[in-house]
Amino acid sequence: MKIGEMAKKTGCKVVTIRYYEKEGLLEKPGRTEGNYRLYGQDDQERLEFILHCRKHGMQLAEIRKLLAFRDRPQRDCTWITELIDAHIGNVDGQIAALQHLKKHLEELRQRCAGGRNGDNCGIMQSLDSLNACCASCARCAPDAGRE
Amino acid sequence: MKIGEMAKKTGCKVVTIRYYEKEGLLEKPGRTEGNYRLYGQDDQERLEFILHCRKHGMQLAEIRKLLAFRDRPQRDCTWITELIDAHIGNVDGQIAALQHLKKHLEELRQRCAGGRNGDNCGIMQSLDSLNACCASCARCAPDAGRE
DNA sequence: AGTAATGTCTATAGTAGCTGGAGAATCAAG
DNA sequence: CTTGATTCTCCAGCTACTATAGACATTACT
Repeated sequence: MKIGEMAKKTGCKVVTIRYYEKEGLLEKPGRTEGNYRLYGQDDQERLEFILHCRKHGMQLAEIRKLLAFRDRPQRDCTWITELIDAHIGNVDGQIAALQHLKKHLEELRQRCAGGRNGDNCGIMQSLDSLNACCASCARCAPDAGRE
Repeated sequence: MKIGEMAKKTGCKVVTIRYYEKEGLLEKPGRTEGNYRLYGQDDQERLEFILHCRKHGMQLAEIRKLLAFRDRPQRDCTWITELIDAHIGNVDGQIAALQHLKKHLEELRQRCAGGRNGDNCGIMQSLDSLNACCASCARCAPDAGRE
């Protein structure tokens, strides 16, 4: 199949397929007489593997490792478990950071009930001083005592 | 003060300060005879405003708008509330996506109890087929029926 | 057979928000 | 006077793509 067909089958954009090839995640495929890329079932499966990993938020570097393993599986695959665990920890951290951020944003939001004048907009004042919000928050301002 | 001192006071890296200047968020400061940047209290406060906004996950483009307003406050600041609201919605979406991702990762993690052989590593198999995990999940594979 | 529309090719540059390095100049301390 | 720290400018790189331009190939329709 040509690149467009594989793109349609996998839901991946044509440019992204070419990008993955350039990055060495996909092998250089054969070509038609007219220099069009020609893919087979294997290529499609490899691409789907990549897309599944991406769906799980993995980085291309991680996927590269997994692909190498996939190409030549070895006895020990505990590192994969570790990789996934590290990845989960990563995601956990991101969630925590975002939830914390949301709390601050909601506090900030409270400071403006809407329709205020610009001169004494509570939001702007908060962003200026940050004292009501972050100064007292160890996570945001571990060095708050200095200010 | 010179750039290094302001960096230390604000916890912002020197290169980042120069970057903000290049991006027009900070004004071009005066210079010493030896061409070193010289900052005052105003500059520090402006930088802190920027850093506070960044801490709230705002993009530089948004901060640019807020800075323009800060420079010349107008009657109506309802758009700021809207901006914050949109921002909160954004953060909410990110959290939801990450929590969903985490669920999948944990399912994936279950497939390998550790110490398995590479040939039949459950994680790799899942990433290959994705059938146990995502195919049945409307959020991940809205087109799952096609496969 | 001609033509128009679509698909594909390569190459390059841009996105966000910085980070890092090279090589030169300046400055403070001993 | 020398050493080391700081600063300067400029340019390249990071992630994972996306967008654009200009040319060639293929397909569909008349």
